[in-house]
Amino acid sequence: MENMGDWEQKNLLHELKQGRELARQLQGHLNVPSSSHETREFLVTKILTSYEKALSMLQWNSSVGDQPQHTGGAVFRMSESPPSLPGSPRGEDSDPEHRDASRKRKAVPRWTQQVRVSPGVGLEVPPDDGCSWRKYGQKEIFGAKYPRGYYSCNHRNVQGCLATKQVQRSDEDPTVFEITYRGRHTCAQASHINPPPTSPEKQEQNNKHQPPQNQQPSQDDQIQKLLNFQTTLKVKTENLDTQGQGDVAVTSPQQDTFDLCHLFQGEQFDDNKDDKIETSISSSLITTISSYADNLDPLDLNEDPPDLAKEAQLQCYEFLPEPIAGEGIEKQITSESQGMVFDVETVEMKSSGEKIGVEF
DNA sequence: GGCATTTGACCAAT
DNA sequence: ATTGGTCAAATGCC
Repeated sequence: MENMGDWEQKNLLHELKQGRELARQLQGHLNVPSSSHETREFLVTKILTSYEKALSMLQWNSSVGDQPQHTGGAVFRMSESPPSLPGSPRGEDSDPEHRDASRKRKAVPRWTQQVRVSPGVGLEVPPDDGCSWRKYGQKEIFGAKYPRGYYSCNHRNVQGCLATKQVQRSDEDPTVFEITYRGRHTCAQASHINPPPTSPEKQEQNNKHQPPQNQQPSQDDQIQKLLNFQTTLKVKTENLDTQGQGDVAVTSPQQDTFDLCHLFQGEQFDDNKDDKIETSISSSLITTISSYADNLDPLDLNEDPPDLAKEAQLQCYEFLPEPIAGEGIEKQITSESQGMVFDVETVEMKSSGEKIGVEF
């Protein structure tokens, strides 16, 4: 971001603020039952266009600059750990080949996901994420109620895949597993599993022994995902408005994502309620966009990006979508995956504790 | 017997 | 000095 010129900064800010303004307009329309579907659609399209431009600026800036870890500013770093940033290189990293790399902590890409499992079902077993892992350690963590499990890719020996993950149950909510992935899969299964965030590209340059895998999605891919979100995302529910709670599920063509299947188990659908949920999803999108624009001020553009993930987790935005009056929805951004602005968020129904995931 | 998991020890990072 | 990550021997299960 440091290499972004004033002109680009202003343009970026302009696009983001315009997106926020449009989002607010859309929010207003959502609270007016008589508002036409076309109007909402139009505003959504405008919002997406605005954010596509903003994303393009960020991506272009990072591609011409020499600090790709700042791609997307705070956004792409959301869940990554500061020690892995190349801004603070350690001596050993400058000469990795002359050290025993077996036990030192590696400067590998790292990101976190939170996965909730159904209470009472598989509580003792970390959720399956589609990859095959081998447990190689477990440790009591200071201050944590539950031990942390250490897993490495099953193909570590055969294919030299160095991907690892750590699984820790949340102290507050034992049904939630916090899974920290470290390193990318370089094995065969890498082709069909969820890739990590995009920002670690630079870090991989410091780990030349790891062949680059899972190239980050192209900008076109990301834009297409944004478009897909609005055009194909469908949420179904049951009894949401009559009983104040219900099972909620999301269906989306991006089913390769990690945890939707864990979040939605045993749903029942009612095709007649689509409009209501579409409205609530739009509302959450608006809130997300607004919060993003709020957080990205000129100061942020001149400094190291803040850890928006933590901030976002601390900030819960409440809203009451008109069609679901009385049903508070609390949303919380919990994870970043595909290098998008906010790739995955969950929306929790306050009354039932049910969480849904929304990817865009 | 082969494989996965457990667990204590070692060592890096802070 | 303390904490966290990994290794590898021990153990358990099929």
